[in-house]
Amino acid sequence: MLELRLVQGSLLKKVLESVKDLVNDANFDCSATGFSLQAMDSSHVALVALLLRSEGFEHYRCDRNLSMGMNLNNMAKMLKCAGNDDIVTIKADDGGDTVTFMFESPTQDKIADFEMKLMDIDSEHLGIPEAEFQAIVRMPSAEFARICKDLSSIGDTVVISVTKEGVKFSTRGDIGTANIVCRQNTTVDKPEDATVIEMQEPVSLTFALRYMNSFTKATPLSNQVTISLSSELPVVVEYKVAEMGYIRFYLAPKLEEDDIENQAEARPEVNKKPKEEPIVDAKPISAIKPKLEVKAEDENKPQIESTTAVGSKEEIDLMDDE
Amino acid sequence: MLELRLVQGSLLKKVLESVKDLVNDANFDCSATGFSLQAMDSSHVALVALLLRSEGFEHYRCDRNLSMGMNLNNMAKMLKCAGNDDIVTIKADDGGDTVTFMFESPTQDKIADFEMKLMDIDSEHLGIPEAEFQAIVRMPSAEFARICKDLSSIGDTVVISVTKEGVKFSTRGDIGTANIVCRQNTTVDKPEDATVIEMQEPVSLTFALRYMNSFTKATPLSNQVTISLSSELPVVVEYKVAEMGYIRFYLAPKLEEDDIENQAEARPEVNKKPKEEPIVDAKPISAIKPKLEVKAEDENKPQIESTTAVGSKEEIDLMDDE
DNA sequence: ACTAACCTCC
DNA sequence: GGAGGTTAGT
Repeated sequence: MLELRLVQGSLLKKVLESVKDLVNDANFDCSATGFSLQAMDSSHVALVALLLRSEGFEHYRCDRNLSMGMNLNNMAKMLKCAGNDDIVTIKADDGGDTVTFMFESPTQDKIADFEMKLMDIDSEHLGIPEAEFQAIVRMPSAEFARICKDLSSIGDTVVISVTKEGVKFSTRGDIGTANIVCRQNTTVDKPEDATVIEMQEPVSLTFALRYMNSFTKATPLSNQVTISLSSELPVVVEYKVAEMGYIRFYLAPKLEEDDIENQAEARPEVNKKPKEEPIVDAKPISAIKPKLEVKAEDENKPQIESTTAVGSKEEIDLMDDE
Repeated sequence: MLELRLVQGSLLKKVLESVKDLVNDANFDCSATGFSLQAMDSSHVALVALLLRSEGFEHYRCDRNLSMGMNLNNMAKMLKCAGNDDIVTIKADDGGDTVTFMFESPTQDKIADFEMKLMDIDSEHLGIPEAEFQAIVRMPSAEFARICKDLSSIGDTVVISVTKEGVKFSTRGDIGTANIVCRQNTTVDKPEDATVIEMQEPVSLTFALRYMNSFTKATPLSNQVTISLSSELPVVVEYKVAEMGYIRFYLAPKLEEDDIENQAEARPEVNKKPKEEPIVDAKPISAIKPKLEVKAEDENKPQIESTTAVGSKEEIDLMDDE
């Protein structure tokens, strides 16, 4: 038996709006820790990790760990039927093959329930490294979204370069080039307008703007976004979900042209563009995971027991960090 | 060396949004007088003339007159990347084949630079007559836009008739007819709501709504629009650009059906529609230009020295009038 | 040619 | 705040 009551139902609506374009089907994992999801995008290039901690729910009952496969588009359709002020309750029976979403209007005048069939989904639970980053940029999420949108009208990829002075977003396309520099700025009226750069070492990485623009669909969730960068590692674009957790997007950097040229393969084309780097194929996240084993605090936390895929020790990292 | 700093960058954004649908490629002419553009639309039926006077810029440096050929769509794409409050600087080197747009956020936290390749464009600089008009209508630009949009759902052409009582916009289509009369009205709370009619002589002219609707893309630039009419002359639809100049659209009237019937050519078709009157082909503006030579005040103003086309005396009229 | 985002009107 | 239209992008 599962029953999760979320007073701020709009959070779940926003979460789904931000994920449904990237991922078609995914398993929601439910344990005493919280309600979480981890999935690769359909082209296996990007990865999404969501965590909504149990403490964020008004009522959280999860008798037995459950992994519920859902079509996110359909789930989003149902959640769209909830008012923004509605209280949302997610219900499922342990044995059942359906999930029920209940929407209560704030005045209790309207109560709706939507039942959705669950699906069997092969979960590709990956261990996600809790890495040290060379640079972490925190900036207003709307500004980041605007930059990604603007640059994608000029080019397909963005080079994100962090130095002490600030973070630079650059692109190049047929019609010209573009560079946008954001300086660190902590002396702002509202803290959500701050741009903070924590840099251990300068770093410069290239990413596909198409995915960045998908990630920024999560902008309504938080005023701030955190971009964590390290050479060779996937970038982490994180939006906090108020009082509850986070949604994180991972994207492997494209190889710089230099790197491609250094590769042994004979490639006859000249002026070849940097190629997409699928996270799983070229640089599986598990392969670049630092030698970080289960932390002590994990011991007394329940593990995910997936109904469709058995979780390994590694998989727990996703839920227990932070 | 060219460096034009425009504090209200949104003006340039709006200017490009209003021109890019009409004209694909055009030369921007830069002289001590200001930053200007004159171009025919792609089908050579309408003409756009833009002037942003140097005094309107916070900083205006133009060592040598320059004519810069730009793809207006690409330029618009780049300007879209500027925030509405951004300060826009246009930079170009005298010999160079690129132009750079710099956008500074009001707080200086974000600085963007966009570089764009220039093009070689055959400029068809036409002399534009400084005509006397039989009627000049000044009215709220939004109202004019609304009328053109509404009428174009009924018919393809609009007959604009000015009498002492007011201005009438009429159309006729398969589904019926429409007449919209706006009376002169100067007793309004806000001056921008006024409708003012200066009429020497009643006039009635027919225009293609398709172009009128293109012109009204400039509506965001000004609360008021001025429509200047004379028989046989192209209409001038003018929007002032605050503190800086204007954007003017010229469109030759269609021949009335009567006129067509009076023409010698044997045309077998019955119910023939009024034909498009290209400004250059049927009624070249130079041909209908009143015998108005260069005015005295022109003498001490610098002339445009185009790098791709040498300007004639006539061409200067565009920039020096008003 | 279709879809999605934006903007305006109701 | 919702709906519809328009426009831009795929």
